[in-house]
Amino acid sequence: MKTVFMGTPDFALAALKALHSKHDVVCVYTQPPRPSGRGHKLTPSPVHQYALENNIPVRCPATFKPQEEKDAFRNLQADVAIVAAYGLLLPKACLNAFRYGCINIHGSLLPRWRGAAPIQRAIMAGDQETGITLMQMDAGMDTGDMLMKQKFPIEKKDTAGSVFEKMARLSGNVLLSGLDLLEKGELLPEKQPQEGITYAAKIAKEEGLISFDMPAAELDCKIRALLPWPGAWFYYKGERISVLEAEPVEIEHSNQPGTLCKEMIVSCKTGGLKLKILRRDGKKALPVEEFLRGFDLPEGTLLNAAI
RNA sequence: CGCGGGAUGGAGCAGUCCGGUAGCUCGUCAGGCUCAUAACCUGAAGGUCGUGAGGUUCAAAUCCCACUCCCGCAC
Repeated sequence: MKTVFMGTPDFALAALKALHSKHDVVCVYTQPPRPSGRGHKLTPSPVHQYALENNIPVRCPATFKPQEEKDAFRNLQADVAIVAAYGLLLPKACLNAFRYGCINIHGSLLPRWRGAAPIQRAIMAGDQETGITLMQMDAGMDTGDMLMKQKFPIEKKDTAGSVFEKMARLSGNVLLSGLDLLEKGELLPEKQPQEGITYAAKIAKEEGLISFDMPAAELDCKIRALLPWPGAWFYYKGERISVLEAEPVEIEHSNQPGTLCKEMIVSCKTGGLKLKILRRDGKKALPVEEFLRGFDLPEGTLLNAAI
């Protein structure tokens, strides 16, 4: 098929590669290069880089509001547009510009976790499973008819990063088989149920500052949901210490939440969190045993959110 | 020229401000104790302190200059 691809981060890249391997990608849309990395250099998105390397035309408009931008889109005369974590809202004129419209690859089992950060919110909420939903886009926020689903479990040790990877691996196949059925006219749109709708708010960086004043199991979910970005941290003596790995342990205690006990277990509101890998700013991530050799973090310390 | 941290025996760090025997917690090796041990005791090896036959100095890990490589923030 003649397709247009719209996406930005690594997550979208896997889908683009799959699409590019079987279909004609006439144009790639992505967010404009932004200053990033050390030195604040303008850096094209992963999708952008791939497109350049493969000689696919790239467009990165800041908005679709101008008529000429809508016209340019329509004039591509593709059969379908595939949208994956693109980062821009498409006007109605674009949504139905092509025969098969615009199809979104969404990182949750709709209608649960509509919105910006479905993977993270699913982990944070302690969901046992998640998945990919192929959806026919309409004007609403992830409200379109569902075309296909692929679910998989969220494991005990999964982080947002690892689930992203799993999803990326699956998304290519889901997309290709979906398009296959679409061409044969065998893809049946299904309305999203009215029950079970939740919204996945964007992750704010401030969420990374953790408090131990919550159940350990909940805190564990939260930390895994925040990795690798923005990360999870607490402060000790004015220094920020990030938790790269930890696991909840069932212990009885009557300590104040945040108290560091034996074996690097921090008392939470209920239960405890055993710290496994830590990193202080400017240093590399270290298993706690090594971390402690060069940094004094004595038992009994109160690890508070506040400096 | 966005901001900041860092480079010291195999690992993680201190020492750098206020130049003058290179130290800590481990690891390694040898020996001892022990029924035994990742425990304990004793001893040993191992470092041109990131690079520059740079600058200053009687003397530089430490002060000055240039460079390389890592990392965090910011997005």
